[in-house]
Amino acid sequence: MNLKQLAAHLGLSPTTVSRALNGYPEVAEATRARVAAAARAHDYRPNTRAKGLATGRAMAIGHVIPTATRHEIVNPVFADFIAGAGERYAAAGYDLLLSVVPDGDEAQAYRDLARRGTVDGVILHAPRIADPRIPLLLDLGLPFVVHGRSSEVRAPYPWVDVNNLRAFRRAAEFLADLGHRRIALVNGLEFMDFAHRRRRGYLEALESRGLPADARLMHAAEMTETNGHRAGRALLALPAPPTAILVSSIIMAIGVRRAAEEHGLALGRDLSVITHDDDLSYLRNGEDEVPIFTATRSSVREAGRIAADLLMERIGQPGQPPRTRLLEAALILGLSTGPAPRAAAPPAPPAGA
Amino acid sequence: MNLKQLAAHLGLSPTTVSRALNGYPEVAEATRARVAAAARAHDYRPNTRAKGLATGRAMAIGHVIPTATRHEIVNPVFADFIAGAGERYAAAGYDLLLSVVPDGDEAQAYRDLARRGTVDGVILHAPRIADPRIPLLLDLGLPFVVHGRSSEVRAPYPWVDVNNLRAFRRAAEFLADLGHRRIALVNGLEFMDFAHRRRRGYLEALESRGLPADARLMHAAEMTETNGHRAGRALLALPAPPTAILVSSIIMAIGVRRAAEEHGLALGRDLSVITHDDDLSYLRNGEDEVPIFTATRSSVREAGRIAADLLMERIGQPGQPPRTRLLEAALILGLSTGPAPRAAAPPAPPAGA
DNA sequence: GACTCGCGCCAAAGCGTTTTGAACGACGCG
DNA sequence: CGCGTCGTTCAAAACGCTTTGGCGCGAGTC
Repeated sequence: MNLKQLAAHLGLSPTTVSRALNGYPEVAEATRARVAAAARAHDYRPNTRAKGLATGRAMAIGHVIPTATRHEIVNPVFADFIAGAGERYAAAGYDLLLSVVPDGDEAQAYRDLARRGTVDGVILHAPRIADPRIPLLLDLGLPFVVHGRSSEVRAPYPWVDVNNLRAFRRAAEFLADLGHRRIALVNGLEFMDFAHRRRRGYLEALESRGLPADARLMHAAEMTETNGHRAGRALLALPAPPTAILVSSIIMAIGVRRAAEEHGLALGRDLSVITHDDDLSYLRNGEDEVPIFTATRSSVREAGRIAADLLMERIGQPGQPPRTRLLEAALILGLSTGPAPRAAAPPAPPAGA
Repeated sequence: MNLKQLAAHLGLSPTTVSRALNGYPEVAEATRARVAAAARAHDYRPNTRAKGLATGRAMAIGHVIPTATRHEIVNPVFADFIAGAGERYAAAGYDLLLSVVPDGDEAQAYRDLARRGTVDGVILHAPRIADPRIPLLLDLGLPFVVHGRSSEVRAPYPWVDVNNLRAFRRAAEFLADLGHRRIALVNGLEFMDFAHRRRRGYLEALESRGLPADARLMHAAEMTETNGHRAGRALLALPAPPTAILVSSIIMAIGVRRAAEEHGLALGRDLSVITHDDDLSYLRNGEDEVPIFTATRSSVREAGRIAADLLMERIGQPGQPPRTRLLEAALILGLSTGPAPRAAAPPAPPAGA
């Protein structure tokens, strides 16, 4: 059942039916009611493509998610971010278009979405330092919002990000204040902007507490359980192992915990761990109990909601100066941190290791 | 740059340009080359909506993913499944449309997609026993493929599923053969079809090995780490705790492991655990080492690829009898299983507990 | 040399909407 | 009573593409 048929059925012109359904004022209330009833009875919905062609709007938002072909990793936070964003899209009548592309083909994917007019805007995921996709999107004139930020990009652009630097600085300082002197960092890949900022926060904290930065205490890898385990194992096998570890994701932290257990270390007593916690729905850290991990927490689902709102606003009013939104992560206390152990302190060399 | 402009620029009619780009034979090779070059030079891509309107095909596949509003859970396997499917869509020129809807509004979402003509077909996720969405989709005439199956649905429909029953039966029998007499099940919610089948497999195994079914050894809940931990803790607190646990997801298994550690039990020695393993990219179980968990493994990403292929084939040739595909899970040996411990055997009552 | 045929191209219709511009009564006002 | 106004409706154009149904022209055939 299309508009013309519905109109014919009602003995009206397509124009009137269209206006009646779209809430235009110049249609009599009686007619509008009659049209609405008929539309409901026939379960009529305007054809997306025809409507889009006529209005020039796709009523769809694109998300391009890269799947690194080599490692085949799909970032688990996408699911929750997209759930948050999708919620808002649905409420506003937007569809969500997902483009799964191999790493590297992303520029092409954005160009394609823009030129084909498939979407009205996109969310840019997982920005890197000096991410070339940002100038590309600015150039294409396709409205977008970045989930995260990209250091070294000069032009202003809209983004939603967690204050990663401050979160990790606070976490590391907290550990230092508990007496930890050897604090390790198990980070995501550091060409990713968030990881870069977290490292800076970590380093700033070390400096502010007068602790030396030790390259052997810093690991960076894709944020899988396996990599968390590897890093944890390597750290604990050091001659002077850390007494505290700062971890970039809860999935990595689970790997670190596994390594600790293999070494017979109890979290919170023998080894302190603070992890970043994206508040993933299937991996809650302390739902109605004390959190297992002390963590810097920031809901990625909420970030999705905010990014979606920002983008739809931007689509509605282009030309406005780009808005940004910096979210603060909460530092929540769990069972995985405690004062630095005294007993196990290694024979302290006079001038620090 | 649209088709008309490109045609004008070339001094050709839109018809010829369209045919040249779409590979129709009735255009001279020289012309075709000239058109292709101009299209490339101007980075021309046909407008999706216009093309769709003209052809009657959306060139898009829908995935409706429910977000249970109460628990706000997003199943983590979606990400990997969609990565697999999306890969195939991209190769075939299809877009992927994601509908995030609150649990319960799904029927409406499907009806909407069908009526608006937004997609050419859909993948049905997370089917339940006697899932009403299947008759609905059959009724709507919208091509679809189910990821999983739905017991008690009579009509034939296309699906891709893992042989959950056999996988769990094999796993439970394997545990029994290791001497375990008290084998627990930590399952997903059992109105979900896959969980229902896994339970049946588990029960069949118990029966085949002459073991009693004990309701206290069976848990079912949403597959989160927290719920895995809860179930594990409850099981291990029993007067006659199980010596082996069969778990429905690796995330739950991580929770079970945490409970075991709290009880001072070593996996593979004091307690055996077998988990189902969807081979998630960020949660690999034994990438290049011996797997941590003994597991029934089946790649959900591969399932996504297969489902996508099946659906696109179905869209291309409707009316064909529905094809189905049953995948077998591998039983892979890891470090979490071993013979039933003898020492800790409880004082055996004469006639079995 | 007329006729057929096929190659290469084109004009125009059509896809299902929205939107522009106008028509048509009815009504109020001078 | 004539004119402008308002409220309601409509016909037709437009969106950017595909596709139908020719059309012209040169080559081949008799």
